[in-house]
Amino acid sequence: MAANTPRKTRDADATRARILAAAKKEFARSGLGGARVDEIADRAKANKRMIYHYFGNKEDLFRIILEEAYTDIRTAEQKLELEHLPAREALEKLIRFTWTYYLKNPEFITLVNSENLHKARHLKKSDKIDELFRRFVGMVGDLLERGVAEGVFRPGIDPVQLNITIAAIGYYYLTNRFTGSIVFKRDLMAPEALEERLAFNIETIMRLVCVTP
Amino acid sequence: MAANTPRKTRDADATRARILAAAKKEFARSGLGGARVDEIADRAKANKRMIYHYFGNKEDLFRIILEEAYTDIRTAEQKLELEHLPAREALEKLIRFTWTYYLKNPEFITLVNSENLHKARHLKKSDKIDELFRRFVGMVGDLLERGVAEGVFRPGIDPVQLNITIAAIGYYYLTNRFTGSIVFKRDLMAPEALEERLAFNIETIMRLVCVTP
DNA sequence: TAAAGAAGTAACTGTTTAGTGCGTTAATTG
DNA sequence: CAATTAACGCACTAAACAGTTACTTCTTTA
Repeated sequence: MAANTPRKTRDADATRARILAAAKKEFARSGLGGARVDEIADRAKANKRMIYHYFGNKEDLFRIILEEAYTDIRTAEQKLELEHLPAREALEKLIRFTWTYYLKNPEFITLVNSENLHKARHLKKSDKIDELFRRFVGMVGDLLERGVAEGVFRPGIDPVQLNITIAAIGYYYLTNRFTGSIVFKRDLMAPEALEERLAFNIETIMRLVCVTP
Repeated sequence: MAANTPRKTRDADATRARILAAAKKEFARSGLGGARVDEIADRAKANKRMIYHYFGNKEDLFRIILEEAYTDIRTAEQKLELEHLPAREALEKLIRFTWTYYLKNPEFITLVNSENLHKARHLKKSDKIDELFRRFVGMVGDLLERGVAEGVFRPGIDPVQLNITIAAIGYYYLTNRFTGSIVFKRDLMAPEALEERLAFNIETIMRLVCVTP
């Protein structure tokens, strides 16, 4: 079993990164309460002691994972550069992005769910989050204003309510995909079903925001 | 401490009921993984042994609680008698009901979240659920058809997609109220905020479904 | 190259947890 | 009212769990 990868015998950064990746998976899979530190150590191929050495304890580790998750989605959003598109196109791009992000990053949803089960007590301790979201709400607010100026959006729409709604119609569908597939007797995760839902969501938001549908 | 209530020393039904109520609270508060059987016994003022006697084990207890929760919301929905109202009024009534039910029964949301974290493995075992949801989807389907006949609704709307959307815009707001209140820097649970959200949700659905907003 | 410090490990501790064995007490019925 | 049945409770177990102690091994640098 001679490894051809020249893996270092000791590499703090790599070990930290492996622990973070493993913890994200485990927290997403089982929630904060159900996640097992031993399991994280195994997945990360690290000794459990290292987790406590680098991250203090289980709760702190969860907080760091959560901060990373929020930073990741908001960073990706910034890269959309919606300000360079006509308002309607920009809005549709945002809806598509939100949906696709949730779809490709199901851990994000589970982590947020878990944090809300715990009444956001980890997020309260975080100071990185403020700036992140100020910019995000600003972005959607600017987009709405621009749309009104272009004559394509209705005036008076609250950017926070719109944000919540765009997130909701994707997030709910995906987070409840298991019970949903049973009670509605269709595979909500089939490719055609996913396409259909995205189209429905775009229609929902466009009818809500635009002056002429 | 002479009790004036003539409480029976032995009452199987009452004990069962206390256990179910306590379990619902505990599962809602901490999820399936975080819930503690000892805690349920304490809250129910019952001996832990009774839980295993009446319900088998923790997972079976969870399944029963979940079935009860779904039965409760679907039963309440049937009582709305939407078929006796003009389509637009009926739709608005359904939106208001959904919102108010989630608001008054936050355990429902947490239980469903927990079940989805576990990939709906308890619901899969349940046979009570089928009939419950067939009637529900039928109800909304009939409502949509009637609205089209009345000339107030657009044709071709999928009742399942509409159902999901009505649920989503209320459910997401409420399940994520803790993180939401932090990142948006407003108290999402303030009475004015709740009213505002309900109004926004009604507008969202009406614009989606109606021919003339 | 020696010393210091950082990376890594195995085995352990004290506690919590779901689940039980077995006895006791109250209600029911022949 | 005796005997059976059902409700209830104490005290335990075996496993799982977060977190730690005490140690070894590798890397860096004065």
